[in-house]
Formats: sequence, C-alpha cells, structure tokens
Amino acid sequence: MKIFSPDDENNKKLVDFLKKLGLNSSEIKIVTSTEIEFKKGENVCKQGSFASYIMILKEGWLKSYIENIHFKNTVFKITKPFSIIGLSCLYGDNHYHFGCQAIMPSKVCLVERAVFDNIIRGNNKFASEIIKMYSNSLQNLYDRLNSISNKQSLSKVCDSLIYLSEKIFESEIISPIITRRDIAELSGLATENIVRILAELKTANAISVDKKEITILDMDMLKRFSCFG
Amino acid sequence: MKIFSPDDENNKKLVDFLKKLGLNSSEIKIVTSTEIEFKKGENVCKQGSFASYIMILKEGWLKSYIENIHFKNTVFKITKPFSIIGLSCLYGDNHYHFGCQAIMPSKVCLVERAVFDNIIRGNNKFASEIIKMYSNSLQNLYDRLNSISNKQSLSKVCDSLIYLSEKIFESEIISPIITRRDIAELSGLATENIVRILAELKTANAISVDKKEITILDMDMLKRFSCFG
DNA sequence: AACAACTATTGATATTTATCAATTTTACTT
DNA sequence: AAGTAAAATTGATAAATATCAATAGTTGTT
Repeated sequence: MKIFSPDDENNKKLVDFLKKLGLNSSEIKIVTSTEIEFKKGENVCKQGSFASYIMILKEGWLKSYIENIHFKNTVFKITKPFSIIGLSCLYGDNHYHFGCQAIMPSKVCLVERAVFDNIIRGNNKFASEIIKMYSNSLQNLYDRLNSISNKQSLSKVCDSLIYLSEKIFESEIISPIITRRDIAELSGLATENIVRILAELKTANAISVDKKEITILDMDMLKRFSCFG
Repeated sequence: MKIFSPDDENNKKLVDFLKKLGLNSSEIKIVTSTEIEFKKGENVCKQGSFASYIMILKEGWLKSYIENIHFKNTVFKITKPFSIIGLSCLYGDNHYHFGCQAIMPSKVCLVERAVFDNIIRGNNKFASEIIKMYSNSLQNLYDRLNSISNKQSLSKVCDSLIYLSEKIFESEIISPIITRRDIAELSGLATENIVRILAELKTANAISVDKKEITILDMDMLKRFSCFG
C-alpha cells in the first residue's frame, strides 16, 4: 500500500486544478515540469525585469505589488496555492509590470511564455478558463483601485480586511502570516496608521486581535465603514 | 462613382479593425448590428448595473472610471475609436465594476455577452487577440495603480499627461476635449490642484497651455518628474 | 539561550492635499 | 446673440495622512 507524503497530496491537488482548467495529461506534464522553491521574503519576479515565465503557485503564499521609488510597495493581490501569476505578461511589452514576493516558503511551477501560449492556442477550453482569470484579475484591480484612490484610511483598511477574509482565507480569521506592513501595502497607507486603525476597530468590537492573528467579529460593521468612504 | 460620407469612411475603418482581429464577414455583421448613439456626458454603462453587453467604440471618445460615494470618480482609461469596452465583464459576477461616459458624441456597437463569448469559443485567432487586449488592460491598470497609489501630485499629473500624449492622442498635443476635471480624475486629485500644477509645469516650460489645449514641450522633464515620485 | 534583525506600537509634528468661497472665463442652448 | 450652466482659476483654510523618533515585542539563527 502506497503512503502519500504531504508533497504527493499537493501534487494531486495541483493536477486536479489543472485538469479542471481543461489540460490533458501531457499538457499537465509540460506545465509542471519545472518547479522552483522560494524562501520567505524571496522575489518570485522583479518589476521591470524581462517576463520569461508564466507561474503556477503550487505551495505557499505570495504577494504581488507595484514598487515605487522609495521602496513603498502597493500590494494588489495575495496569491494562494493553485493560482496562475503573470498572465498580464503573456502578450504586450515583455516586462513584468509588478513585483511578486513569497510571504511564506513557496513552490512555483515556471512555464515558458511561448509554451503557455501554444497550449492556449491549441486548447479552447483552457483558453476560455484563462479568459475567466483575466476577467477576475481585472475586476480585482478595479476594486483595489476603488479602495486605494477614493477612500479614507478607515475604509481602506476595512476593504483590505474584507478582501483577506472573503477572497483569500475564506474565513473570519486572517492568518498571522499577514503582517501589519502587508495590510499597509494592501491599503496604500503607512504601517503606523494600520496599527492605529486596527486598535480603533478593536475598540469598536469589529475585530479581535491576538498577536498577529486578526479575527473579524462584525463583518457588517466593516462593510458599513467600507461603504461610508 | 460612389461618394463616401464620413460615416461610410468610419464603417470601413471599423470593419478593417474587426478583420484584423480575425473576424469573418458574418461575425462582423453580428457584432456591428446594434449601434447606439450617446451624447456628450451620457452614461454608456453604469457601475454596478447588470453587464449585458460588450461594447465596441465606433466613433467618439469615452472615459471609464470608478465611482465613489461622493461623486468623485477615478478615471482609469480614455477610450478612442476602435476599442472594445467591458471585457472584464465577459465572465465573473455579471455586473459592471466601473462606469463609462461619453466625453464627446459617440457611437457604440453593443454585442450581447453570450454572442461575444460564442465567437471567442469558435475563433482561435480572435480569442488570442482578445487575450492580448486583456493583457494590455491589466498592464494599463498596474500603471495607473502605480501612479495613483504611490506618488505625489506633481508626478501624478505628469503621468496623466504622458498617458494622454503617448497612449491616447499619440501626439504632443493633448486635445481640448480633455477637461481639467478629466485630468483631475485621471490623477486622483482635486481639480483645483490640477490648475495649480499645470501652471507650475507651464512656468517650468514643460508644457504650454492655450485655453484647454495642452502641448507637451519637454517630455523628458515630465518623465523625470514622474520618476521622482 | 543569546543575539540580531525585523515588526509592532505610541506620541508628536510636518506635509500634503482637499475643501471652501469667490470670481472669471468658456461652452451650450434656444 | 443673449442668457444660463458648466468649467477654470485663485487664495485662504482645514483635514488627513505621512514622517520621525523612541521603545517594546517577536522571530529566526547560531
């Protein structure tokens, strides 16, 4: 009887994910053939560098962000396993318009752009699934832009917490792998402000905080604050 | 001998555009069958409303924006003829995540989502062209997010002017159809600040201003200001 | 277990940008 | 062409957020 290691388990889930996208066995073999490990804090891709690969996150957690000159990043996406990163680079000017960093030890499959493109061209079901991902990415960016460009700090922080809870962790508990600085970068604010606003939200009983773990107690309140602007 | 009206001329250009995307005559007939006119200032689509159509701009100019509660918009795209609007709604939650308004009298072809989707599924070349558009849209949004979230007002305005000149009008002259308020919304700032910053840029000889028409005199200077943060 | 490096927290202050008000200019409608 | 509505402009002020500084706590490494 075969005993599965956690890694086997993970391989299985990755294959399931790719099957659902419409890839056949040989295509799956191709896109999973190159696997790279990243330590926490390591760059998965660097903004401005040549975009050679489309990436599939197999294990771990990443954050994608826009860098500015003074090392202040704007995070627009947290990525969890079984997601594709870098679709925006499939065509266009050949350079990454964003940076991506591992916030936990991670494993990423690298697929050469041309290879990925070939599969899309030869597989309608897959192409259509990829288009769905593009739609979602755009919608997410509109939401982020909405939050970051128009709102005041309290609403921005609420948006970030709602995003993390509903879209990323799918739980009222926001994992302690997310730092105050991550929330700051997601919200487009300074870390010091996040601390103050989290304290306010705690006082209002909207959240509870246990060290770095944040639990959302009153999602409705967060949504009211978010809408208030 | 047949005499072409400006409208015929325009029809011809639209057909050329669609041919280049890989559509055949019958597909072109389908996507151009419903044409709607919009007056200046009219809403082409309303943020939050049900997304029934993909739109092709045949004539005129549009701005796409995120609305916030207090009627302060953030414009993320100016659209010129022969562009497709609303691709982010092709799949996903069925609602427009942005609003779109005519800034000049405009003609727009409406294509039902399901019809558009069908064509994509049956036409690989077209699907691949659409994916290119998604890539570009994402890249544009990353650039906008970069500008709006990280930078100070002078840099933001420079980014907007560079965007308008290089990407939209493809000329050092920014057409007077763009108002101070449009630039404010593109930059995520108040109109009053735009006026002041344009005056500064004029004093620095980076631009000249003739009523509402702005001419870029020193693109390098704008780019330096943009990078400075 | 001790050290170093990073992360979080708090208070005080500075800077930036929005807002408000008043006026002038331009564009649109009939 | 007149009259009205919208846009642009300028100055003064208020509000929001970043920055700086100093300390405390946490995490990872050897």
